[in-house]
Parts: sequence; structure tokens; C-alpha cells
Amino acid sequence: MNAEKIPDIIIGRLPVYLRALQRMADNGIKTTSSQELGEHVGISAAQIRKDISQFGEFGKQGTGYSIAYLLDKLKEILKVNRRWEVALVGAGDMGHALARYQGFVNRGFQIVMIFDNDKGKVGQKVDSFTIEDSDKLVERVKSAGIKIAMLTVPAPAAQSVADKLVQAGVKAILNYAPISLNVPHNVKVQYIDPATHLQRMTYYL
Amino acid sequence: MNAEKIPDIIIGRLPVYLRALQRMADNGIKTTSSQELGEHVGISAAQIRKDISQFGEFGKQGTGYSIAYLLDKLKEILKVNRRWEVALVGAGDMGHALARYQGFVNRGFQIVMIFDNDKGKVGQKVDSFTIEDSDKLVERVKSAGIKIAMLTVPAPAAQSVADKLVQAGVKAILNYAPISLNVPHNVKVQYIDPATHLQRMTYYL
DNA sequence: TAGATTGTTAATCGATTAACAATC
DNA sequence: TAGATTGTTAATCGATTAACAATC
Repeated sequence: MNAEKIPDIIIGRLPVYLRALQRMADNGIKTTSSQELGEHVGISAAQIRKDISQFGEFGKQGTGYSIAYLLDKLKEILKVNRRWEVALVGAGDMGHALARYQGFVNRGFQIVMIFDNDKGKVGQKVDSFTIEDSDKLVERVKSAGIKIAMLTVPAPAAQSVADKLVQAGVKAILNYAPISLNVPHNVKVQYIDPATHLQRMTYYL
Repeated sequence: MNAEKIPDIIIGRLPVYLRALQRMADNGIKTTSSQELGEHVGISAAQIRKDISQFGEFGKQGTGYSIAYLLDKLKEILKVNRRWEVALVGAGDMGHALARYQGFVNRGFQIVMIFDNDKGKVGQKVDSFTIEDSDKLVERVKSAGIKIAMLTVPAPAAQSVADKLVQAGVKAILNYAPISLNVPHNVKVQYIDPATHLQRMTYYL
């Protein structure tokens, strides 16, 4: 592993490589090349080689990359060769959909708590989870040592919930609320806002 | 409007500006500066001025930007000063959540059709929509002239649905399936994969 | 061995920032 | 007028691509 700082734009591509490689592995493929992987994910072979080589020499001249080995290495680099516990805040439609989503567990994540500030929802079940009161969020998240949260509350509530998550020690927030969050710079935020994503494409129509 | 090609990375920031400006407008604010807007969205003032100036001179020295005017211009540039009809494919949990999502209409989008390939779901209602058979997708989407689709089917089905959407004339796909899609280069794809977004942050934990 | 493909260097290309004249 | 802030230029910084020696 290289000690120099890796650009965030490279880190952002690794999960895409990981996903494609996992798919190949599931299909029984053992080996791939930067060329082939590049065609799958729409990125140049040169860039893929350059990205991967930031972290070590994982390939072999002439034959390419062992998929199983590269998967292991990428999971290790991204720290997803373990199970991260995740708190979900906001038990609306989107929160319910995420709580039931089957795709997290084999990619390194598990939702373990769900919060909502609606007293009418508190105590209700979502799958196997009981919705907890947002008033308990800081205490519960902090004592469980949870570092990752998903935010599916309405926009007007998002900043104050984010503040509580930060206070509870959360360092990574996946934000579904359509608003830019203000957090300390040692806390990462990723934004998922379908309307924003759509608006990014209409320009070209 | 400038005739030169605008970099996609700039286009990608415009919806973020738009969202922040709309929020300011909703709060009754009339005017802002590149400095202030930058603090809201976490982007430097210089970059915001440069981005906006690609499309015209929308500000005033000394006073900044009229929010209402800049909103109008950004909506016009992004072509969201109208209502785009959207087809949704995949009536699972995520599809249901999107079908009920209130945030599309005032940002330029309206879901008008929902498809699923499960004959058991076809004919059922989601809100005011009746789920239609995926077999009818190409015909229905094409004849309605729909250019935008959201994809919430399982990963193994995503590529073949994308192919049908392309065949039906769709030019923009918001893909929730955790897989890279292969489409002609005149078709845009945006990816929303929560696990990928989370994995992009765990590196820093 | 011959063919294929990596890892890396240097060149190119593109994006961001700093600075400031113009001007409201 | 004095202060503030734009739009734009030039400088800097960073990312991507092309090319190829090394080597499996």
C-alpha cells in the first residue's frame, strides 16, 4: 500500500471495479484484464491499470488479474472485508425500502437501527427492526460505536439530524434528503437525490 | 448561451446550485453572491462564478445574483422549466418508494407509467398507477414519446431492460440496479447504488 | 519462444484557483 | 463616492492518455 495520498476520484472508482469484478466472479470467471474490465465499466484500460497500481502490483504481465485476488485486495483497501453497522434515520417510504434492501449484507453493510421522530411510528416494526425515537439517536448510536448512517428524512429536518449524527460520532453519511449538508471536514457525505441526477441528464436531451 | 461545448463536470454542478437557490428562494431570500452560494454547497466562489459565466452574464458587480433570475436561467439551461414524463421499470420496494416520492413534480419530472415483468403484479395499483406488463414497455414508451426512465429491477434483469428502453427511444436512464449498463453513447446513464456510495466512504474510516 | 498484458513514465489535456480590472 | 462583487485572464494544479520496457 502506497503511503502517499490517493486522490478521492480514484477511491470513487474502486467500488465500481469491485462491483464488476464480483459479478464476473459470480459468473465463474477467474481472470480478467484491464482491457476487459474497462469495457465492462466504461473506463479506459490505462486508467484502470493506473488506479489499481496505486495500491500495489496486483496483476501479472501477459495474463492480467486474478479476479479472486483483486477482489480481496480491493475489499481490503476499501475496508469492506468486514461488516459495518449502519444506522438509518427516517422511516418513510425510502427508509422502508432501504431497510428491506437485500443488497447491503454481501457488500459490507448491515442496518442495525432505525429512527424516526414521529411518535406514531416509534415502536412499530420494519421487518425485524423496531423504529426507535430520534430523541435517543445520539445516545444509541454513540454507545453502539456506529460510524455510518443513512439519512432519509425530509429536507427541512436533514441538517439537524446530521448535526446529531456527527455528535454521536458518525463519520460517513449517505444523504437522501435533497439538501447540501454542512458537516466537519473529517465527516464524509455522499448524496443521493434522484431529481438532481435526472436534472444532470436533461441538459443533453 | 455559449456555443462551445460545456464540460459535463460543470453540468453536474448546476442542479446542485439550482437546489440551493430554490431553497433560498423558498426562504424568501432575493439575492445572493458566489461567496454565499459557495458556502451553502461547499464549492469555491471562483468556481461558481466561472461555471455560471459559461452561459451568460447573470450577475451584477457589487450586488451579486438575483435568485429568481438565476433560477430561471438555470432551469432553462437544464431544460427543467417544463414537465418531463418518466417511465419507471421495476415495481419492487424501491420502485414503490419512487412512485410515491413527492419531490419530482416541482423539479421538472412526473412518473407516468410503471412496468414490471411479474404477471402477479401487473394490474395492481401503486398510488394512482396501474402496473403494466414489461412486454408492452417498448410499444408504450415509444408511442408516448418518453425520453427518461428510472430502472429499479434486480441486477440480472437490468441490461435487457436497458436495451428495451433504448429501443423505445429513451435517452436518459436513472439506474438503481447495482450494475454498469452498456448503452449507446447518445444515451445518458446516472447510477444510484447505495452500497457503492457507502463503499466510497469506508476507505476514509 | 511468441504473444499478451502489466506497471510506469512522459506528454497531453482539462479543471481549479488566484488575482484584478470593470462596474454596479 | 466607497465598498462589494462580478466576469475573465493567466497561472497552477491535477487527471488522463499514450507509449513502451519489462516480463509472465
